[in-house]
Order: sequence, then C-alpha cells, then structure tokens
Amino acid sequence: MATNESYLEKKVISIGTVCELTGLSERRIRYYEERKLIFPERTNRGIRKYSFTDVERLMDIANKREEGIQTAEIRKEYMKEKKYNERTMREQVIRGQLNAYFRTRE
Amino acid sequence: MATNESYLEKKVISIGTVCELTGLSERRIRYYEERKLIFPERTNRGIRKYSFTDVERLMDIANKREEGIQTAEIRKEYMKEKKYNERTMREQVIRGQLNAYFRTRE
DNA sequence: CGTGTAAGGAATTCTGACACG
DNA sequence: CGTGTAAGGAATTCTGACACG
Repeated sequence: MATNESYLEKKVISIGTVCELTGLSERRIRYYEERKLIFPERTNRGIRKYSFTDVERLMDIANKREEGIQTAEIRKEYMKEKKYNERTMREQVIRGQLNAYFRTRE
Repeated sequence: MATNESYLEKKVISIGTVCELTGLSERRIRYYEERKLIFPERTNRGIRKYSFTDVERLMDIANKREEGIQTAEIRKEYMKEKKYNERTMREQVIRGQLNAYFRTRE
C-alpha cells in the first residue's frame, strides 16, 4: 500500500497513450517538446516517456493554445511559475533553519 | 494541480516499462496474467497496459514466489483479501445509511 | 508448474522533410 | 508559427510453441 505521490512524476507513459489521455496528436506533443514546454525522458532506445504531471501540463498547454497564446508566451509563463516555486521552496528551507536555530536556543 | 488518486489505477504503462519497474521478465508478467493474478487492460490493437497498482501487485507476487508460494496459492490469498475489502466497503455503506437515518430523526 | 527462448508478424515510435498559412 | 502527412527504419509487443525440470 505504498501510495507514493512520486508516481505522478514517474515517466512511464508512451506517446500513444498520452495522445489518448490528452486528445492531442503525436505531432503536437512532440512539437511542444521542441518548443521547450514539456520534457519527456527517453528509454535507452530513444522512446519518449511521459509522467501524469506531463499529461496535465499538456492539457494546460492545449487550453492556452486554444486561447490563442503562442508557445513562446506559454514558456514564459511557466518560467515565471518555476521561479515563484523555487523562491517559495528556498523560503521554506530558511524558515526550517530558523526554527531549528531558535529551538536549540530555548 | 488535480492530484487525483485514480492515477494509481489508470492502465497506461506498457509491458517493457513494467519490466524495468519490477525487474520481472515479460514472460513472467504475462504468465501471472494467465494465472489470473493480474489484469491489464488492452488497447484496441491488443497491447497490454498496466497501472501503478498493477506494478505494486507484481512486486508482491514476485516476493511471494520467492518464498516458494505457488501461483494458485497466491490467487487464493488475493481472493480472500478481495472478499475482505468488499465486506468492509459494504459495511461502510450501511454505516453511512444508518447515520443518515438517525440524522433525519433528530 | 514456472520460466526461458527463438520465430514471425503486427503495431508503435522516431526523425527529417514537405506543405499550408 | 503551429500542425498535418507520407516515408522508411528501428524498437516494441503479441501469440503459440518447444524446452527443461
């Protein structure tokens, strides 16, 4: 019963299945990779593998494309989100360190 | 951020990837299906697809096999677990109905 | 019983390119 | 720019069978 959340990040789904899950064509999925919006892993032999998180991102990309947003613009949005997340994570680390510091002083 | 747990049940992994995840051979994985221990879905064209839950079960099967337990025996164990789970679920439904009943009487 | 392997065919995936707009 | 498509090859998967123990 090891319900490990990291399953969401495991790159195990091949492109045909991703097509079914997202409704996108292989062409579009590969193209979004070319535009640095999505980063599948590859097997030894070069077969792309995607995670469930990738599938969700692809659906998000499809929505944004429908709104007429270009891939370059979508990439910028993701970069901003990434920076925001990294900042948040750094702050959490610092908060943890501060907590540890004050605990030792009590 | 729809962290839907049903991802664990989604049959999206093809047998080659399952081999890597579990360390089992394709032969063994297909054989355990023949023995009714595991139930992958099939694509239109007949390609087997497994879920993360299936992967976990396969590792469990492998452990039991290592202990020398035969597949028929393993199947019986799973049938017992299944019955137990079904009973538990039925009881939960009944409990819910009872709660609803007494709430309306208050 | 449980697993390996070779065999041949079918389905999947890959890349690079041409097309259209 | 974003996506479709035909092309040819490489990798994957499938089934049924023979082998061993």
